[in-house]
Amino acid sequence: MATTIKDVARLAGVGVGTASRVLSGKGAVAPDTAARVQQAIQTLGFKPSSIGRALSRRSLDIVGLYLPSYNGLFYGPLLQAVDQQLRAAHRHMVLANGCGEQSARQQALDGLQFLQQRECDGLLLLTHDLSDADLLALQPQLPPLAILNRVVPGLEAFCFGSDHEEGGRLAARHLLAMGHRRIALIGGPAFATDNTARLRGFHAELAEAGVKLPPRWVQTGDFEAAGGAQAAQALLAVREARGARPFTAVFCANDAMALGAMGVFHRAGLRVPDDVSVLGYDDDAHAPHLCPALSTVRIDIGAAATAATQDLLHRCYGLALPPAAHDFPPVLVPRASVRALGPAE
Amino acid sequence: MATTIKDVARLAGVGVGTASRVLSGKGAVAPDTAARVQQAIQTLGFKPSSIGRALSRRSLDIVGLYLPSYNGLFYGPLLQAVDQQLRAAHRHMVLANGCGEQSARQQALDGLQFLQQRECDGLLLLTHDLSDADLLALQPQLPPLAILNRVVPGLEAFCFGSDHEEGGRLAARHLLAMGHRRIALIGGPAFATDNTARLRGFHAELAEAGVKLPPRWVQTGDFEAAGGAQAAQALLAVREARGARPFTAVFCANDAMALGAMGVFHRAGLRVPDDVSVLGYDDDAHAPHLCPALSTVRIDIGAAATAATQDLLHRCYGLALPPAAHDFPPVLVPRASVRALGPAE
DNA sequence: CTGAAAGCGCTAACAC
DNA sequence: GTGTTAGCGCTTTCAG
Repeated sequence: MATTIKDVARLAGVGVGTASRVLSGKGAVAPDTAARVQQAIQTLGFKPSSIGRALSRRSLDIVGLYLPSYNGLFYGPLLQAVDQQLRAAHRHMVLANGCGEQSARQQALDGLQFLQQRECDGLLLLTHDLSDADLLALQPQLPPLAILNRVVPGLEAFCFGSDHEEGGRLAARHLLAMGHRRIALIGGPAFATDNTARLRGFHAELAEAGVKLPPRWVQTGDFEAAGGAQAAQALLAVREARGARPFTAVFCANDAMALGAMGVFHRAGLRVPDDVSVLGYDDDAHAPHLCPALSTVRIDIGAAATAATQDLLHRCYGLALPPAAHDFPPVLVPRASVRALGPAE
Repeated sequence: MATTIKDVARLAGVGVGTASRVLSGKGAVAPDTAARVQQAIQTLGFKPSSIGRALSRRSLDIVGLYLPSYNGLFYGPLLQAVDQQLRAAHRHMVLANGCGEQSARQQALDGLQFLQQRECDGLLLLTHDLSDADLLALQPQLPPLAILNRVVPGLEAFCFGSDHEEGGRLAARHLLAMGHRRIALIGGPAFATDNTARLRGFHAELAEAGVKLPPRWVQTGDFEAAGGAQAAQALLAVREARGARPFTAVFCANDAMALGAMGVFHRAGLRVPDDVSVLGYDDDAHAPHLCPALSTVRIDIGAAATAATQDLLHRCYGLALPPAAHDFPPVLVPRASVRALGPAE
């Protein structure tokens, strides 16, 4: 049996209350009494049990983080930010992701429930497999919530992320500004609200400029390199099948898919950006290092995660943190993968 | 106040003991009594408190995972594997990584201590900032441990990963087989034992073939794309500064650095593999999609993590899992970034 | 098969 | 300032 606070109290010749007081540092204790207790703690090698503490304080000081997956470069900065904030506040992160055989929605529900069973004081949630209605229904029975990378109507106060519609517009504007009119698109999963917002903005901006994407130039990927490659393959097929003038640029709904697409273009003998321009989204850690360096729209998910975590810390524990921003505007990062078209092209 | 097992017992008209028995499913309970209790649970919406349970069973059913960082594509499959195994066993993962201002070693120590305070039943540990001696000293005072991606002498039974020395040999053999003799190297951090093992094997195999790397062709990176790019830049400088025949290949100690290196080669006008061959290590998710597709040495970190987790589950909870393998041999994956040299080259 | 009761390790309220 | 005590929600004896 591990040593308990009772052992400490006994050895120090004080009551458990006093021992507890010196442990937590609150409540006045006479200096030499405190010293005796510290001494006892030392010699016994006593470590307070977080379970015992949790039971009487009714909090484990942990917050849950739900992520749909761990694939790609997107989640690294997010985990980093959350971990850092939590550690600084002496809180811990327990993690769950979607797994199992059922539908994505069911997985997300299961993951949340799993986290909830763990007595998390708060929940950080990044998912697109739950509808706005799901979230609205769930929220009252969940601990304090922070939602990342999407805006749920009615839950705006708990949402942290970027305006992806604006991000999509930025992308379109850049392509337009570089002279592109015949544009292909590799979108992300249809259910992902950040993706749909992105595409909505992209299409809207294009439409305002009088540009429309023919359906055969629109493909859907899975936000991963392999999916991007597959979509690019499909694009290549229609590009070659037709006599019509081919697209000059493709917008990919994230950088991983752009990387995959650039790979297949390369292997098909198409040069980027000479033959096709490629525009990505996210500005992940690899983007500046690709061949060519990837033009993209930067999303600062780390900053959003930091803000979300701080806000959650504030709501869960009353920690006095500076009020957090909710919106982290996307910014266009032009690099080498989108080229300016000549007037004749 | 949330509803407790007492409420359930009262409503069902039974004792708390009985209610507890139907909750846990062990201990015989008359069918109709059980039904009454279930009924009460339903109507009350009762969720057992994991803290209460933890206190009396002295286990929170969580295992800790320490990671040095979340950067890159390496940790995704690992997190995925651990999460999946744990969830299947109804256990949870609490996560910590190195953070703070102090030395990497201190960060790792802090992270471990943080995890330990959380009453983890077991610890999964991936770090190169702690020496073998550190680990040997720590192990007795830590909960059951599984060490990933390195072999600590004396702790072999708890280590899961790949033989990186063999991986390094594989890399060298491939380059040699493709006719390369003038070879450059971008190594990982000197303190990373997996890196040093890799380089040891690489150098040994080369030496056996009578090939030596001139020091100016050896650079050190940080396992990230940016570091690889920087190292490649340095390589380029010496390559161009000398009249001597340049290296024909460079081995990068991981794929992220290979990606960074390929980027700078590309921008310097060097074609891969026509002008320089590049060989990576890890076989991360992006490797097959790079331009050109990256030849590399595959490390199945996911499999190692799965084995480590299962073994830990077994040791912590006596769960009867199939005995886990400890060694996951690296395999060479030739793709397009290393070309065969002609006899004259 | 079931109820009562004794903890598990800690905090907090309350006397002294 | 300090000791005592009463829980926190659950599991687990131990009688019955």
